[in-house]
Formats: sequence, structure tokens, C-alpha cells
Amino acid sequence: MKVKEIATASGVNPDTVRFYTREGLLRPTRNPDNNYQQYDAEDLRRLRFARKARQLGFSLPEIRQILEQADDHHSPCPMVRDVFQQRLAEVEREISELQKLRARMVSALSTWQEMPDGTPDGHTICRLIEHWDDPSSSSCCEES
Amino acid sequence: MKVKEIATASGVNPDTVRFYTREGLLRPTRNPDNNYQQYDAEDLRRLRFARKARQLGFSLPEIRQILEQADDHHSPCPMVRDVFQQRLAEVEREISELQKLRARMVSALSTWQEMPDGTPDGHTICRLIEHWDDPSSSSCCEES
DNA sequence: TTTGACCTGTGAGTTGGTCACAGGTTTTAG
DNA sequence: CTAAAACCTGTGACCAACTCACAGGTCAAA
Repeated sequence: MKVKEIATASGVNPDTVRFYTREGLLRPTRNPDNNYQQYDAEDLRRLRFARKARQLGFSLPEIRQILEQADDHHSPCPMVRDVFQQRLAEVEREISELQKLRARMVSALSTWQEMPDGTPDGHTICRLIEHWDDPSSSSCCEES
Repeated sequence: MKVKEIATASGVNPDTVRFYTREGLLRPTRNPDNNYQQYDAEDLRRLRFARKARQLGFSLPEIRQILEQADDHHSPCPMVRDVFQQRLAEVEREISELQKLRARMVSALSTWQEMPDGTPDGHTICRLIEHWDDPSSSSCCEES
């Protein structure tokens, strides 16, 4: 398979295939006639795997590590489970952050209904944002 | 105020102050004696404003635009309300995407409980991820 | 006076691709 | 048979919003 073919087969941009190849996630051979990259079914599996793993939030270095473990005939799955658990925790943290943000935005919007627009007067730029209550600047969640 | 002072006063990295200055969000004067940047109370307001706006998801170009409108003695607030509404919609979309992802991850984890780890055998790299059900690759949400 | 903290501008690194460019190859159509 | 279109190659720039490193200049306290 040539670049465009494997790209189409996995639904990615050909440049992404080249990028992953540069990054060592795919290891095509070369056609000695024309120096073209030659991908096989194994590369296609690796590429599809990589794309799925990306959707799950794995980073490229993590994916490379998994693929290398698979190359060494170690089972990468326990590691996958570990990183996956961590990702799940992260996703849940992101959700809760966004929900907090959303709540603040909604409450700000309703507060703003009662506020005049106010042309900047040298002391304020825009009351709407200056009166935004910023929880992260108050003394709550310091980490050591 | 010098760079470190305004940075400390607003709780940001001095390099961020320099960066915002390069980007035109802050307009300090120069001390002719030593060529140091001199920030005033207005710059501090702008910087605090910019940081709050960043937390709300405004981009630097958007923030610059707001600040420029304020400079021109137009009230930037109606614009802020507009962009803010858009951001709120985006945040809500992000939340729902992440919640979908979370649901899939949780269900994957429970499915994986019943799956063997399986050393890679040339046909699969890691069943855990290869058997991940990818909704975006199935024929559902094509856009024209 | 020397040391350390600060200042300056410039440039590179981060992440995960995407795009542009110049030149070589292969396929397709006329 | 030939010309054009489509593809290949490597290299390098670009996106956001910083952050860090570096070399050299300035300034305050001991």
C-alpha cells in the first residue's frame, strides 16, 4: 500500500500517515524502484490502533510505547488498562471543571442582565468581565 | 511598575507579561534611562482583564479586539456578551462530548473485565483498544 | 565592589497534526 | 506516444498560548 491508500483505508490525512511514520509509529519498507513507502496490513492495524487510542486520549509517545511493547511480544494490555484508568480520571476531572465553568457562566449571564453596558471610563474596561468572580484567584485550592 | 512587579501583582509569569506586551495587549512606556518597560495602573487593569477573559475562553485576538474597542471609547460590552454566549454554547458542547466519551470509557472498562489480556499475535495489537467501539467511524454523523 | 536579582531581545520548544513547496514518478486520457 | 493529472519524496513553516533558555546590560543591597 502506498501512502494515500493506507490513509484512505483508515480515514486519515496522508500527511498524518507521513507524520506517524516520521514519529516511528509505522515502519513501512521502501520500494527500491522509486523510493516510495510501502505499507502492509500490519501497518494498517497499527494506524487504526493509533487512531483509536488517540480518540481515547492517549498521547503519541504513549501509543508508541504500547506498539513497542507489542513488538517485543509483551502484552501491552495491562499497561493500556493503567493509562486508560488515568485517562478516565482525567476526563472526569475535565468534565467537572467544565461544569463548574458552565455554572459560573450561566450565573454571570443572569447577573449581567441587570448590569448596564458602561462605556470604559478609565477605571473599568468592561464591567461584565471585571465583575466576573474568579474562584481560582481566591484562597481555595492551593497545591503543595 | 516593572515587569516582575506587574506580574506579581496579577499572579502571572513575567514572561507572560512580556508576551502580552509583544502581542499588543499591554502598552507600557519606556524608561529612557535604562530602556526598561514601565507599566501603570491601566496596564494592570488590562492584564487582569485579559487573564479573566482567558479563563472565560476568550482568545488573545478577541481580547485584543475588546481592549481596542475600549481604547476607542466604544463600549465593548455588547460584543463581550455575544462572544460570551458563543463560548457558553461551546462549553456546553464540550461537556456533552466529554460525557459521551466518559460513558464509552466506563462501558469499555467493564467489557474489558471479561477480556483476556492476550499477547499480540500478529493479528491484534491489543484487544482492549481494538475492540473499542468507535462511534465516529460508523455511518452516523456525516456532514455535507 | 561584588553578588544576585532583575532587565533586554531573540529564538526555540511544547502537541498533533496540516499545509506549502519544489522536484521526481506513475497513471490516465486523448 | 505524449501530456497532464495525480501521486510520491523530504524539508520546513504554521497553529495557540505560553514557557524557558541564553547572552549581555542594569541596579540594589551587603
